[in-house]
Amino acid sequence: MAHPSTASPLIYRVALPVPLHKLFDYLAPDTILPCQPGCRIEVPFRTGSKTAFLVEITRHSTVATDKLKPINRIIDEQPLLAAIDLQLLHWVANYYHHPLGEVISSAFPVGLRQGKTATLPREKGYRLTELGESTASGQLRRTPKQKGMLELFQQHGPLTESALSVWNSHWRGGAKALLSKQLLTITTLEVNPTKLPVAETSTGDLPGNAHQQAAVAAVSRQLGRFGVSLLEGVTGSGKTEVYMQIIRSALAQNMQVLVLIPEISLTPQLEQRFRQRFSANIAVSHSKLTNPQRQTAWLQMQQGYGQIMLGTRSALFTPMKNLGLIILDEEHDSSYKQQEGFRFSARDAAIIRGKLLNIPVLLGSATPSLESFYNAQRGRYQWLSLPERAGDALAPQLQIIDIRNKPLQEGLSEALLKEIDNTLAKQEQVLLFLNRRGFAPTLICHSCGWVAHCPSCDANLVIHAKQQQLQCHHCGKQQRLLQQCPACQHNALTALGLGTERVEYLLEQRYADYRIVRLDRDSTQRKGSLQKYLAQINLGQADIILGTQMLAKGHHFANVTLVAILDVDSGLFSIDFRSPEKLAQLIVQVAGRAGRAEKPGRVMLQTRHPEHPLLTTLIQADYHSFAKRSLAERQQAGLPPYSHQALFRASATDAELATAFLESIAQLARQPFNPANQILGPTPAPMKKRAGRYHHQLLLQCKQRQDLHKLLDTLMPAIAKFKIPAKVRWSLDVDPLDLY
DNA sequence: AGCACGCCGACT
DNA sequence: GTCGGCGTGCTC
Repeated sequence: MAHPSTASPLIYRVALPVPLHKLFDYLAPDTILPCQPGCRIEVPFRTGSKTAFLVEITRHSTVATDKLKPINRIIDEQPLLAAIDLQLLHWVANYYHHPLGEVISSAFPVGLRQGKTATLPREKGYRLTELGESTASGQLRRTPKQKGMLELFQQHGPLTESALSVWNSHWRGGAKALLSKQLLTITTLEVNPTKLPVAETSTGDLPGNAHQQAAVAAVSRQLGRFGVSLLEGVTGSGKTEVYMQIIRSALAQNMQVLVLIPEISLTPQLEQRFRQRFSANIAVSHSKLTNPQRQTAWLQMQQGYGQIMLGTRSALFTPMKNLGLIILDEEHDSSYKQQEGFRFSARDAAIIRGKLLNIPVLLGSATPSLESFYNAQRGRYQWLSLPERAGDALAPQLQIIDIRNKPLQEGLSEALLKEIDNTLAKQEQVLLFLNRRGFAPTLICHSCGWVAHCPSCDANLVIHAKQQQLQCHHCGKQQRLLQQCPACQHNALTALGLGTERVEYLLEQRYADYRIVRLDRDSTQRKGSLQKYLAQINLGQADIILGTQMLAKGHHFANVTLVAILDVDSGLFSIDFRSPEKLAQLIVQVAGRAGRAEKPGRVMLQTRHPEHPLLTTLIQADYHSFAKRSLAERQQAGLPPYSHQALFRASATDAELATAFLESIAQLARQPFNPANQILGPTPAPMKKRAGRYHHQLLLQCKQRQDLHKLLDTLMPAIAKFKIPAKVRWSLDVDPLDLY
């Protein structure tokens, strides 16, 4: 028996959506209410009130009791997050050093963050009349559709329109007939309050080849226990079919399934295939939906009515009653990493969710990331592969254009121009890649050497000729294009380097009779314009397509028979250690998306390093060999298979303060580690100015995961002792290999 | 992050 | 006189 009268007061420890790395204590109400961790409560905060998330109920607080405020009200009687969901969010907040309140808040749809009640919207539906209840279905044997529907209602009770659509897309005729016979009546219901049994697949599974069958069996066998599988399959090898058969196994065991994809543009086609295949309740979640739509999807999964959730990275944290399988398609895709604010990797967090729930996680890709490849290689992940279909003529040719000592016209070699001429003459399309938007990346003075720098950052300003502007691609700052050097006053400013606009100018002159489409962030700013251009291209209303990375994803160009990557070398020799891997992924992706079986596309690579081993491996063999070789080379050089890095960020109103803070961290980092030479960094990054604050960052790379841990263990207490001025704030990102 | 408080310059 | 600029500090 507890003694509430003598004990210290009951305290709710809550997480608030504020960027503070701490929890707040409030006095719990006197009444004994069934409020558990995972519930939302409304609390007074400073002058106003906020929606808080209860994470702990305790009797001890480090805050003086007289400073504690009582809560305003309890919003949820039943927790919306289960203990296991909170555990995942705790892990994520801790691992990515982001405030728990903001992490939890991001797991909720907007309405629920603001404290709205968590009820599914009501929807039009049908229920049986008294006559319908008592009518034997046998009386309708002449009209089997109506008979089936009557039986459905007699078995399951009232059903909403959307539930009926899941049951059978042609339900309306039957309902109309039953209404006129006064067996049914119209009513309003919560969305899908009835759980329909998952019907048999409407179209049966395709038999699949031996590799597909093996992959399906390998993951299906794992249902009910944790394990990560890497499904390596080139475009067209039938990955989706494998997913669907595994999903069917999971649904048959009454499990919910989470399917993550990197981009919204890939949802419709996958959703359509799922709907054709499964007579199940499929919830879709991504940022193009309205808030109420997302909330409905969220609640359906949370309450267990939804069976499959298809969504982008933000869907990962949707709580689920009975999640049994996570599939993450295109696992190498960088869109899985949230780069702003709450930085996290949905792929890594998905693996942790799988681990916590003890369920399998399936990663799929034609071009796996090197870290996943490495994990499969060392047996940590189950390696499943789907080789190309035998006799498939689609395998495109990769070809090198050696541009050493060759004259270039705005980055295009004579050999390539000739290829373009030939292709256009055959009325086929040409695709050119250059991963740099704008006219030229540098404005330099030919007279004194002055270079245009961003006044807020450290980065060079990029010339945008169409808008007659200089733009900073780092912080977005824009200014008018200068005509005269501000340093020496000479009219000798020159554009240095190459961007898509500059190539477009050349193409417009040389191919004046042809239709040229440039696709980059500048030309597709208006909503839907990318879709418009893509449609034009596929209708044959464009001859030359010139674009950046954004062309590589999702779309197939059947009449493109020549693809050229203009600047392969910047991919091979960039400071970013992921750059060669990204280049290889790009090449493989576009190669798989150009041309068609009888007219395969050719991919030309302009390079000054035709003998580069990574390039030759990719050309002579495939991405798999490329990945294997990349890892082997790192090993030979005594490097780890992958880098481990920590990113410190300071944000301050005073530029010097932010810099001084990061410099002292850099010094601290060097001290214990330099003798062993284990720190590869620190790498300074340019300073940005946003909203009156200076943002500065410092990257530390470690050769070994354990060194990163050691480093952080040393740094954290030291940083705490710094007594960082309130106006400097910092956060940390880790990008490790060993998640668990 | 917000939001209040406060301490200085340019307007009715 | 006081309106409002943003620099500073706090939130159970």
